[in-house]
Amino acid sequence: MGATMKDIAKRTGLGLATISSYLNGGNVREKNRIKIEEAIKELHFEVNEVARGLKTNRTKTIGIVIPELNNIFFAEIITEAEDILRSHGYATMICDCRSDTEREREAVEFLYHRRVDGLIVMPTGTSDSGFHKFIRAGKPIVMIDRKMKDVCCDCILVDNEGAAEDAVNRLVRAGHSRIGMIAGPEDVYTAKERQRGYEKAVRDNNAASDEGLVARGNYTIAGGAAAMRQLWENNPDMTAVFISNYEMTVGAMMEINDLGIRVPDELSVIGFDNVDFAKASAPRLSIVTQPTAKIAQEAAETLIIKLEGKDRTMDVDHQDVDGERTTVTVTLKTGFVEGRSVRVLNNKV
Amino acid sequence: MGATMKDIAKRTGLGLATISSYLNGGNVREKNRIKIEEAIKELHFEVNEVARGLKTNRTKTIGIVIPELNNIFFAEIITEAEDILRSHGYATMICDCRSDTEREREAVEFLYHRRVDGLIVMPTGTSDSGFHKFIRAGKPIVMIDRKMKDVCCDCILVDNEGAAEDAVNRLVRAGHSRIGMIAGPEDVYTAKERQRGYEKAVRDNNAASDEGLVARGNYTIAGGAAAMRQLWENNPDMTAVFISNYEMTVGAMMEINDLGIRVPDELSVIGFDNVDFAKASAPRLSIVTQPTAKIAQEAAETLIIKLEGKDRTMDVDHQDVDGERTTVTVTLKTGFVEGRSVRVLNNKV
DNA sequence: AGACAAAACCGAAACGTTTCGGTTTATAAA
DNA sequence: TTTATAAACCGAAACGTTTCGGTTTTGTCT
Repeated sequence: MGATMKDIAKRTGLGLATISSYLNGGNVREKNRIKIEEAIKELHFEVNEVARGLKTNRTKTIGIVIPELNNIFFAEIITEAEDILRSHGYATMICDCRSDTEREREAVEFLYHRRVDGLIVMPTGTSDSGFHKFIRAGKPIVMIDRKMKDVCCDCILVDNEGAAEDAVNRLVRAGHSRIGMIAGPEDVYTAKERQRGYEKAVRDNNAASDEGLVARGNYTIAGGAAAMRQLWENNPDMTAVFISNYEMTVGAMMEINDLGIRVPDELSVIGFDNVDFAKASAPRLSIVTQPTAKIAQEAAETLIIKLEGKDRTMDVDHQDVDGERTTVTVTLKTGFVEGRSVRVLNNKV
Repeated sequence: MGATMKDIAKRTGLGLATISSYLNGGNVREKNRIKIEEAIKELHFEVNEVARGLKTNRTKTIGIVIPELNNIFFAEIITEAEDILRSHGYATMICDCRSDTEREREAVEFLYHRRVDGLIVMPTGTSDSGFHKFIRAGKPIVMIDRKMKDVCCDCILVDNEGAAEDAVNRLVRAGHSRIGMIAGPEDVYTAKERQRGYEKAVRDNNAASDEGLVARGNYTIAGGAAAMRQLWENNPDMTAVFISNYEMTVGAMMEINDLGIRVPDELSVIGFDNVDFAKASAPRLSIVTQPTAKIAQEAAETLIIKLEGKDRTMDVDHQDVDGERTTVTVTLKTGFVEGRSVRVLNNKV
């Protein structure tokens, strides 16, 4: 069907190698360049990336493994990452593993078979899901939101603990001392970190540290709503609450409205993620924000540098010790968007 | 690095063709089967899908082009589609074109270069974004949410007009006659359909059909909030509102709370999509739901049948006229989840 | 014009599969 | 045991690129 390099070599009377050279940015005499370009246009030639991939052993494809695609936090990261990668000529294969460890393993295996050049992972499982295969093959991995000690790769983290701590500190500074938290699932890394941040802030400020002040949602809207209700019913003296992800924030806000709780008069609230929602909320919600675009950018670029840099190792002799993989861990700061959902109980601020 | 078929041929003393046969489910003598399997395990052989793709001219990869990844409706469809496709051995390349026609064109071009076997598209643009190339190459396309007359492909549609009409009819039956609508962007196909449904129902029921009763959001949270406020301020006698997508539903609900409007006492509301949100809402929202899983399933399976069926054309001689492409258009019914957000003003119901 | 270096060009071999015809081996019937 | 038939097996030639080593052309300086 489609024309091949051979066809345009024949058409132009030039050699195969010359066409290849032209296609890869090599030098070609002016008049030949014109001939080639004409032939390409006439025959509708398009380079076969599959054949190229076989020969060069690089598919220009990178795999992304995520826990949930229909979670706005992950979706935002992927949107951005895909954009950047594509602008560098990389295709993206996305695998949603539905927060299931076994599916994660399968996805990694699947992508390995497809010979992707590298991996961006937001790990669900706690153990190596076949990442070692990539490492062994010299294919770079970038992990987001979690570090695994036994996997040697770059990591893009967010200071979850600090973010939670900061949020609680703000509540304390505003004069609150009985502060509730809607926490995420126990087996999710970021959820644990955020809880740790809450606990640290509570401890450091000698605020109330009731068991009952922490309710566990499961990172879903319904979970957040249920947790909010539980918190409200069990803690009549609670004056503020920190909610540790977006979905639960939506749920909690719904429940707050349902219960007729006035924010911030009766209850101060700090939520998580999604500025759009916070702004559209009434009153405007104060929230912790994650730098999703920055995370994606950092991840994509780290990967690309590793990938393209490897070529340079062959051209110029590189200062790196051969085989030595130097990895980088970036921890990004979270942001805070001030709304009107926190009541100031004192005048310290 | 990795072992090839040649290696395991050598190791087992068998021929290349036999190994290939084994790998593709052909028959092999028992003792040879064992030898092969041992060799595969020992040498950690994994078939190179890229080479296979070159030879068979099928990449077992399908491209998905969507307007926005961080839109829960699209995200749900993709999650499901990716799942099904992967379970059939197909990888998925996703391109988010950010509702931009030009980017859509680029994405289609990009995927064509990557030699994907087929395409699932939720078109943004109104014109052919390079789909004809796929058609000409005999590669199937499935379109979601929109039909394009000049592109010959399968379509999975949702009865948007009927959904909107039904929603408004419900409001009418409950005794409402001044019914507002928060509509989507004028240049989005589904938005127009939903508006048409609203208008039809209004007309058929002799309900009020003020210009001012239709406010245009732009399918975003903030847009929905603004539209809600506008509607409320301009229509003091409006008793019900129909909101035509999820993001705007969230926005409108926020604004409703902000304005202190009591639902359903002062205003009846019917929203769109996302059952989770509707359930977590207070009061529980009545919403139109779209069968996202079904859409995805229909799209993925239609594509797979086209893809695998093509093989059969070569094996068995098929009844289809050669080159004749028979396409199918499926229109799926929407659902409705009853909440407590519609007030009954009469006793007809 | 002749000599020389640099730039441009070339064909063939490889990448790891599938597939085509043809050959060997096993199985069953005579 | 022979013979017929089917099932397994085999090597070589593709698929469309890149790359290697070597050859030709071009341009520059005497």
